[in-house]
Amino acid sequence: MYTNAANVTERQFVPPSLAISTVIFALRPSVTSGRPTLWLPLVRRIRQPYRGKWALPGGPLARSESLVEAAGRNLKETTQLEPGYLEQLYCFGAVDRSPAERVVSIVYWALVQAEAAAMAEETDNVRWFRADGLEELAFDHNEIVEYALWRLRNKMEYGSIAYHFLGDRFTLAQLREVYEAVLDKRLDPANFRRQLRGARDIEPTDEYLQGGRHRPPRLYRYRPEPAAAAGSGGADHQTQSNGVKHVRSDQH
Amino acid sequence: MYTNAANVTERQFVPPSLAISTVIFALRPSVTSGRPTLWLPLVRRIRQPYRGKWALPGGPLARSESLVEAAGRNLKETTQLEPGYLEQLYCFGAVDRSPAERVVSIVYWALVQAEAAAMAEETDNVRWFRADGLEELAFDHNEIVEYALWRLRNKMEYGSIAYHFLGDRFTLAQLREVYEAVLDKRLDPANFRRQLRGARDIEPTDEYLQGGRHRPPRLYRYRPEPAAAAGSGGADHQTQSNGVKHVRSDQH
DNA sequence: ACAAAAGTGTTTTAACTACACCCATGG
DNA sequence: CCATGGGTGTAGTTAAAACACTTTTGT
Repeated sequence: MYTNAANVTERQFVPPSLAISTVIFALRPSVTSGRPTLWLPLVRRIRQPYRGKWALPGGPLARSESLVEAAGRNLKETTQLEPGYLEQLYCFGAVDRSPAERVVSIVYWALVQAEAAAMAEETDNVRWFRADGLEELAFDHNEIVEYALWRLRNKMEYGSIAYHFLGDRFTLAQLREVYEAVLDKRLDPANFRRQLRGARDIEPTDEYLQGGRHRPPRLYRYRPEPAAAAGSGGADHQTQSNGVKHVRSDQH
Repeated sequence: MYTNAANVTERQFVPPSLAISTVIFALRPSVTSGRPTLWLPLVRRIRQPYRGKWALPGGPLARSESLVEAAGRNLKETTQLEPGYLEQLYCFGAVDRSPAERVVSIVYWALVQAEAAAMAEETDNVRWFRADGLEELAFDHNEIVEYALWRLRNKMEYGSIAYHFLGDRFTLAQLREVYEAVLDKRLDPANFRRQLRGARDIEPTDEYLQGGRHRPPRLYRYRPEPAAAAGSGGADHQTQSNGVKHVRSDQH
């Protein structure tokens, strides 16, 4: 297994260090069009390497916490928000992704509600950026964000995650705006409505959103869970999402 | 960030150790029906904890190798095979998944060809098991194998990975048997053929498989790549598969 | 010639798309 | 009453499922 004794010694005394980082997505109105767009918070590095550069929120793994708890802590320390949707993204471990020291990063991605994210005040070292067209970040974090964006769009197309950008009550137009913002394409309102009828994880309420300029739209809510048969496969693995595991309704 | 100094000290001196494990799938004929079924190799633990139990092949991460290289090494040391399809599965880091010491395991999953896997001789400490109905394994490895199975079936339904169970030339019936073995359901040969016509990553050759009992079926091959436009998104992340990245044709 | 698998065609069904149309509300 | 977004109906297209059918080989 080991080819020479020197390497064994080297490995035993200099193990790769482990870090947890989190890509946090929220929808905020675009400064230009006012339509919702994807944003994420970054933190400024205050020490070398990449001092002064923006980076994903992250830190070491506490001995007594699980990986997802560490990611939730990243989320809370950066945005003061409780984890809503939180899932493991990928583990990055290229040898040269950090200068000098070998660092293996386990990266999570999270979705938070727009209003809640708006309350999170920015400091000098924490700022929100539009997810597209990011400047050059520290380490391989540009690559990580790109991959998180791909996963988000991918999951949005057949998953049930769009709700986590919204509150517990929402109109279909709001939900459609979420899809349009993430997938970056317009959707037919009529067909969108029908598709969600079949989705089965959305439920109409008797309430209507008042105060709009036109006919008040009906409010919907995310159905807690259709009480799937216990032991039925198909659930995502270790996805913390308000304690509910999501089951794909259809995967082609 | 840290709540008390004692924890800081504890963490700094006892960091979680890092391990790479690999779930290796191959198709072998069932001893009863003769039809292909899913198998995977396990290694017997020769030290505590879980001494004598079967476990996934794995080991420490060498300082100079990437994560996928370490997984490829697992594969080669266990089966004497070169990595064909090899992809990161998940990172497992529950605090109590290993007694005494905290271990974070980055798990990969691999597919190897049936014939090649058949050549890999079994030793006293390496044996192949049917993937379904495994006995109790060391650590949380039963859970890991279950998750790997779920990912395999999931990916089989819309991905292009079935080929990696076969050689470079194969008949449609062989490919259909792969699908049937993994998904555990029968497929219509006629419709199966048409679906793969649209898949676009399969290519008929001018060769036919001789020596069968009936009409010789045409041989097909996996198309290296339809020369996708550079920079087009949608590829899987860091999937080593004969150097080819796979693009989902459709994800619902 | 016959069995059995290779391969093709056809009908049915379901889902998505596009778009015309009606409804309800604020101004 | 009119502009606007909420919400429904409907025809056209596409893809998959089910299954009858023809073709080609070894025995």
